[in-house]
Amino acid sequence: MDGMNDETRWLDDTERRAWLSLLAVVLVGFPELERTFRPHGLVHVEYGLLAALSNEDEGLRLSELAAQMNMSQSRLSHRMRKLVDLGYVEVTGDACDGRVSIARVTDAGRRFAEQVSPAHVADVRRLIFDHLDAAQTAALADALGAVADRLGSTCPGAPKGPPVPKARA
Amino acid sequence: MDGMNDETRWLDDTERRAWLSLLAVVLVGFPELERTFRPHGLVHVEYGLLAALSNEDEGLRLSELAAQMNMSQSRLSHRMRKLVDLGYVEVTGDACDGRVSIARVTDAGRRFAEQVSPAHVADVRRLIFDHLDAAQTAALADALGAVADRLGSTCPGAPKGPPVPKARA
DNA sequence: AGGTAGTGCTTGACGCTTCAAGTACCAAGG
DNA sequence: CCTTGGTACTTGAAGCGTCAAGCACTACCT
Repeated sequence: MDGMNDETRWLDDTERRAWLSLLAVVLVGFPELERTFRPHGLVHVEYGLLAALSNEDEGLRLSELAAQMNMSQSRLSHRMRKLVDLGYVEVTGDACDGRVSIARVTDAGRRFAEQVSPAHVADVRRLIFDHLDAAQTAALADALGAVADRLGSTCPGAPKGPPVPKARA
Repeated sequence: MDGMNDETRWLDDTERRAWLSLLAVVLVGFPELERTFRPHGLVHVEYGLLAALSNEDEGLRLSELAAQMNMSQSRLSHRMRKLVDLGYVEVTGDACDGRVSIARVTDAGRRFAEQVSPAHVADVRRLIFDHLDAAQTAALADALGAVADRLGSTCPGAPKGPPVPKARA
């Protein structure tokens, strides 16, 4: 059982440092981001939805929204129910195709997103960019961008556009 | 409401690309990592616990384990209950201090961790490092390491040690 | 001793994500 | 028409993480 595959290429020191640091940033940093939204009764991904919809005055098909946000449709559906109940978004059926629904942000939703975005950007800076100089930031964008671009198989609707074109922060 | 604070420093293009890419990697990549463990009835963080304990033949205080893994004690407690029920770890009270508990990995737990670790490393490579050259990997380790080191206030028990000294992958 | 504070860990409730089904609708072929 | 298949979305159950309390034990103070 031990010798089933000795050809495994373990991580070298640099890779291990990168991986463990990523885990640490995610495990510690992301929960901290949530703390900014919790007092308002929302979670980070819901803010992301409001921000994405704020850039789409025509509204957005739910499936397209899910693709943009890298969410499953099920997950999106659960979050949308809450955002609709809160009055932050409206969903209307499409006239042409009875299956599709179009989501639009309401004024209240747009107002909310604009209200909390400064605090959110400040959090992201405090968490990440305050600790990096310009060269490190550029290198981080380069490396993570390369990785993110290769995940692309999750975005079937937009094979040629930039991977994550919208969103304020 | 809009002019409450116009001094907000928004993210520039590079920072936004870094941030959105990080979100994409986490939102898409991490759930994919989980899929390797799910068939075995475990989640990634539980594998991490087994890996961490596998390096500590003397056993480890639960609070120290929690600090090493960047987990809350509550979260650790919930995961440990499951790992104990599965027979992968044992927890014994400490003789000197009746409050502390010492966790040790069992033979079954060690065997399990060794059995799945090749697949896990392969996942991490497929997700991250296969898309990066040596320079990008080094830059990623440098940038994320800088960020992770600054989160340190979460590790009160080890102010001078390396931030994440152990763990196989 | 006895009381008070503090540490180490556990528990229960609640919200979120996932997975597997399920509903509603469109589109082709008989 | 009406079935078959596929698309867009929703629902319910199960598991995980978080928060706020709670329990057990230790340490200090008088």
